[in-house]
Amino acid sequence: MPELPEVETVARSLFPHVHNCVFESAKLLRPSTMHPASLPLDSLVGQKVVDLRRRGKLLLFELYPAEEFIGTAPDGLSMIVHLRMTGRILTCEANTEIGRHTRCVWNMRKPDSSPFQLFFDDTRTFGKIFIATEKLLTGWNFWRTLGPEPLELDPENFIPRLSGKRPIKTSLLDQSIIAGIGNIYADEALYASGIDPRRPSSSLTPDECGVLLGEIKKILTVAIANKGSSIRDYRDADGKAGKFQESFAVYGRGDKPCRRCGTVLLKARLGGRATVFCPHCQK
DNA sequence: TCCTCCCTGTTC
DNA sequence: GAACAGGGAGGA
Repeated sequence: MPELPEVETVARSLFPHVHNCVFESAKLLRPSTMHPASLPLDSLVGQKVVDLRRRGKLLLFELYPAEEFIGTAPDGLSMIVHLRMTGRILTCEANTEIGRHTRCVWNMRKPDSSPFQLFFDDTRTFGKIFIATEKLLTGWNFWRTLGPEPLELDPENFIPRLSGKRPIKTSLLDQSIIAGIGNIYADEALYASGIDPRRPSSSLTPDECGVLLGEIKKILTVAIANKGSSIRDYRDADGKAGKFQESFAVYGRGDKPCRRCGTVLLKARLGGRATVFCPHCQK
């Protein structure tokens, strides 16, 4: 399930395929894939991809009208894609047959005029596409309240964000506190920090907050270097799996022995999510 | 602030 | 054939 490192990997691997390419047409196979506030899919026609980046777990295509559309097509559009659990963006040859889980197909033209397609495949249909003007984006509550990027965050700004009484694990999953962390990296970072995921966020000392932020950065950085974790469906834009999942210390290892001390790892449910931790190493 | 729902494939 | 996976919206 794509979290920050996986989305970063998708953005990096996809960008060379779409940079300066123009949307010619699009086909929506499942209407609920569009975010309710999105502009219609057709508004992409004539838009060129000038940049592709990640913000939290969101993929952000920055668009500008292609030369022949300047003055007629809107300026300042972006397309945000949230892959959620099972979303994938695949580059395909023109006229590729749609698959069972294809939700959207974009027909594109490269700078040399050759055609190709982008497929948005999403088995569990939780993924969303949001085509937005600047104004629509700022009106989107999730975007407006999205927390800071963990890799750009410093302890002085992290500590006050953990003032709530909720379990620390729940706070890490809250995208308005810190952006891009999901269930896997929350559990792994808490294990690496030796912090019990059930502890109230506000009970962490400033030192512990600093350790936690350091471990979050370390784990995300290593995961990005490993091109993410491939659990079940996740692949990058070239269809390649990541390999960070081979390094998991706790995620998916409930009832197994802790790699550090041998204690049986406990399972709990926090914020509605499966949580695994070591009762001996995490205090 | 917590719970339920959305959705489908995989595993038990 | 039920349990489970889970991010975020929306309601209690």
